[in-house]
Amino acid sequence: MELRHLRYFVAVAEELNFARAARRVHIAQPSLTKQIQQLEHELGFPLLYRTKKKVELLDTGHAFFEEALRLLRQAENAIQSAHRIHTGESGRLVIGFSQSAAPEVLPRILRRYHALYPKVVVDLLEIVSIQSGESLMESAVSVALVRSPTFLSRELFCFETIQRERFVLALPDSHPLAKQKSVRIKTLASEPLIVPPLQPGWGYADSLFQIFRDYQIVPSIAQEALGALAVVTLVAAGFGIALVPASLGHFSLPGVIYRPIKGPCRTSDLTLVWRRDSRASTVRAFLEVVREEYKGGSRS
Amino acid sequence: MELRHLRYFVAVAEELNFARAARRVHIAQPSLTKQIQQLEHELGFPLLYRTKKKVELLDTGHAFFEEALRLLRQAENAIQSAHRIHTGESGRLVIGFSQSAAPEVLPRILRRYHALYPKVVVDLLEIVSIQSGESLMESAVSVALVRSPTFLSRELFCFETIQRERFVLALPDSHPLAKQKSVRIKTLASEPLIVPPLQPGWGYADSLFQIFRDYQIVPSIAQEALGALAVVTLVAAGFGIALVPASLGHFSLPGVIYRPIKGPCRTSDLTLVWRRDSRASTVRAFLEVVREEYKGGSRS
DNA sequence: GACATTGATAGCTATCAGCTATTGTACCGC
DNA sequence: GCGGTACAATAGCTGATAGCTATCAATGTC
Repeated sequence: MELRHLRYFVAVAEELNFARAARRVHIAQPSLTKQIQQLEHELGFPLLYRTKKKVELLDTGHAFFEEALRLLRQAENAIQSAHRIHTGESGRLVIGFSQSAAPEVLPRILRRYHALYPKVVVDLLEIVSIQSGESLMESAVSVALVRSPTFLSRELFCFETIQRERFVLALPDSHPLAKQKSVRIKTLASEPLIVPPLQPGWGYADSLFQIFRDYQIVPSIAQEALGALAVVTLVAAGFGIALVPASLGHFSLPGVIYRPIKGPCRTSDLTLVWRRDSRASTVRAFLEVVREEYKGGSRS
Repeated sequence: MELRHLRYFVAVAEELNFARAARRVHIAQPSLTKQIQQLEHELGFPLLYRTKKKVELLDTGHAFFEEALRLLRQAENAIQSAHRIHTGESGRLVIGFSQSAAPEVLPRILRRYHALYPKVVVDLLEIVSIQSGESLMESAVSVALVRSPTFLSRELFCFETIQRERFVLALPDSHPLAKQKSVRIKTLASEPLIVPPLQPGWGYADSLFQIFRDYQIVPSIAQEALGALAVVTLVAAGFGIALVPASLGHFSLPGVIYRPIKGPCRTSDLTLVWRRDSRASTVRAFLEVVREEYKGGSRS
């Protein structure tokens, strides 16, 4: 049995007339007759009751007709749904991200993406460390938004910087430096700093420690905090001050103010990462969206 | 696209190896390659990612694989369910009946039928008059159990008597005749009788009035009652006595006793009726069941 | 009774599903 | 590096069959 038989049978069942049905499916009447006979023969029981002059459906025919219709609709459906996945219109997209991308960048991109591809199920997965990041990136995560992911192999992954961000100083509003409009890096040498855990090649801490090296400062670390949010929270609690990517300034915690850096300073780069072998259309479509939103990122 | 393509694709998707998949669907590997290419070409997008050495499913392939499996299962299903209907195993059966068949015959038959064909939905439809009976028999009802349905055309319907039943006398236990073990018809000449509405060629009243004609008695009709149940109920209420088919004796109402008829007397025949053009397998199966239950009915 | 309309049959043809043989790559063991 | 093996794709052939035209046989219709 082939879909052809179902298509033909549906036509006959609806027209109850071989000649008209044949015209409808664009074949000659005898061909149709033969195909229906063949179908009935294969099933082993008749579907139609024919007299000269008229055709009617048997009980079996009625039942089979309903089923055939459903089947044909579903076949159409199968093609359509696969097609939507091909165009990236629907499917599943798992986005890995580090907290520092969460407040500003992610919502912006997701809003745009969801508007274009409302049928894609988006899962967000926070990446907190190199250890988890490495394994996640190799399996679960289809695309990630992270900072300085240099620990990832350039063989397996593609990278695209989408935003170069200046650092800003987060400090309690009661702090003496809060009076200055902008602050020099050198000034920070003696200040108690709050930093995320230092893991070379991962997160904005990577850029942070390069800055201190550039200025030949040995920072005095007051506290390590897991995640960008925790860093800012500790600043609010008065444990010290912190250098964070500018976009984190969107977290306006009470008692915390942000000050720009005076003088030259490395940026923290937000990077889009995806597996080089990824052929998922949702990923392709997501990349397009991000590029559109952040025109002029640099690929590598 | 044909079911063939789906069958082949499922094999490839499960084996992830053309040669093995080809063996599984009993064709040569190049044929399979060609069919899959053809499928992808028709869809307009690829389903598989092939390297020399290995094959894997794309996102589209995953989705299409699921759909294809469902489709194939459903195709199988469609055949099976039509087949069940063909064998009479499932489907719908509308049984028309007159009340006098209800107490004894119907339950017996239905019990047996339902045991054999549990998947058939049985609808019971009471037929109360010639007017409704005629229209119902021509459309809604697939088979009927009635008495003396001589109003129905012998052109359109088939008849089969399944049970010849003697009449019995239903009378209040306080009635003088209740003292006799059996009663002569002649005795009834002066008694107030309760009868169903007399419609020639319909129901046991038809036989009833032939009996009176045979004995040349003009009965004194106390009351007409719609339906056999109502007749017996009126007897219990003391409105008179009634001649009813023996099987109605199964209604043992308080205050009503049944007495056999002494002497020769016509029977009331329970008749199975179905449309001559009926090709429904549920009907065929039902007829078989009835014949098995009441061996030796006479066909016409 | 001529004519139109129905589905089935007969016989031809062209398409294409499936075949065998072969090619072109990748990977493996030595 | 070099035969050996495993894989998918290609080339070219063949047979089955989907679909064709012409026709038949039966049944209405005017």
